[in-house]
Amino acid sequence: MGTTTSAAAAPAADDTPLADVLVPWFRAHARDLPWRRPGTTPWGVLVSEIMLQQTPVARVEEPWRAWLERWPRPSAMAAAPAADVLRAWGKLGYPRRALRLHAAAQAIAADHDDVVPTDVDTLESLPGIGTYTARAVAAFAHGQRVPVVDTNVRRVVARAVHGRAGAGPAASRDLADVEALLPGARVTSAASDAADVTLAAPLAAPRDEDAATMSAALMELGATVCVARGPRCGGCPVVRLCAWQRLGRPAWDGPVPKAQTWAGTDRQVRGRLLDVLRGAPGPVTAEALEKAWLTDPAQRSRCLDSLLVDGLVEQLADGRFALPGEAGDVG
DNA sequence: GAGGCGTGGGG
DNA sequence: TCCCCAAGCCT
Repeated sequence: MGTTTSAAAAPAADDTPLADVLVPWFRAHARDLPWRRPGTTPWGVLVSEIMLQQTPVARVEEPWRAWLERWPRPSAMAAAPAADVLRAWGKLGYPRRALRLHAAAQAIAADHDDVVPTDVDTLESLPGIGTYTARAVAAFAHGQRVPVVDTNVRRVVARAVHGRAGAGPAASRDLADVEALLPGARVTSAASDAADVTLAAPLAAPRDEDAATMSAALMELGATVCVARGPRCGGCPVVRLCAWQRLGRPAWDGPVPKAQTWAGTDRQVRGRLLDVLRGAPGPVTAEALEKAWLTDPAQRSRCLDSLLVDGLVEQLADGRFALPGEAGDVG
């Protein structure tokens, strides 16, 4: 855990902290997303973060509104059958997220008085909430000063700070990188021995909220300006501070990630099978599912098994298949 | 740590 | 049409 003064860091053309530019830029240019509006509950923030995992913003907005209207509190969703949850999830993709959100809602209702936890570690212990989502909720819902690192933030930091064309694989170092960019670095209770931290602390510490805004700003910049393909550097508020820019925008030299496959994969088959279940008013026969994938019966069978294992599908005593909880407790 | 897991929009 | 994704998580 050395305090490496990165040799790769290019000399700064401007000493202005990124946050001093990015936070005002965000306040002026942030997209008006529903979960960012005043009055959004921590539960609403949590639901949005789960939905946004690997799903574009544009497809999340309407389902999110409907979701919060139908289940305004964790306990409301917790009481719903999983089948209702999966249908409400619709075609957002990765339906296991819906199941995990369901389980998280039940845990929050049962163990946390129906209140979304504020503590990062507690949040991370909930189903479907990992490193990113736990910190996003802590920062955006509760205003805590914690680094929030997603793929956008890693790309922005890789370029602006490290001068690389893109972010490599996620690394444990990422959190510390972003922590260093947050306004208001403070002496923590555990840092009483670190004199350099004291020296680095500004006289007037910004509020924790400013740190959360900085994280949101980093994400926004990565999502709208510093995008993966074709970054709009001409419209970038921090182009003057960008190490990648300063180095002449060197090309990516690391390993090229393997393209994700799709056609004919188990994922496609699972999606097709689940779509049949979602679209049906109740349990369906094995024959109905067979028709959903005629190309390869063995693959269809394997995928149906995996859906059963994942708890996304149930088989009834009469042999039919249904979304979990759909047939009621008695069957 | 690599691989698996949905979906529909855009270049 | 085909290819590439888009605010991760879990095993």
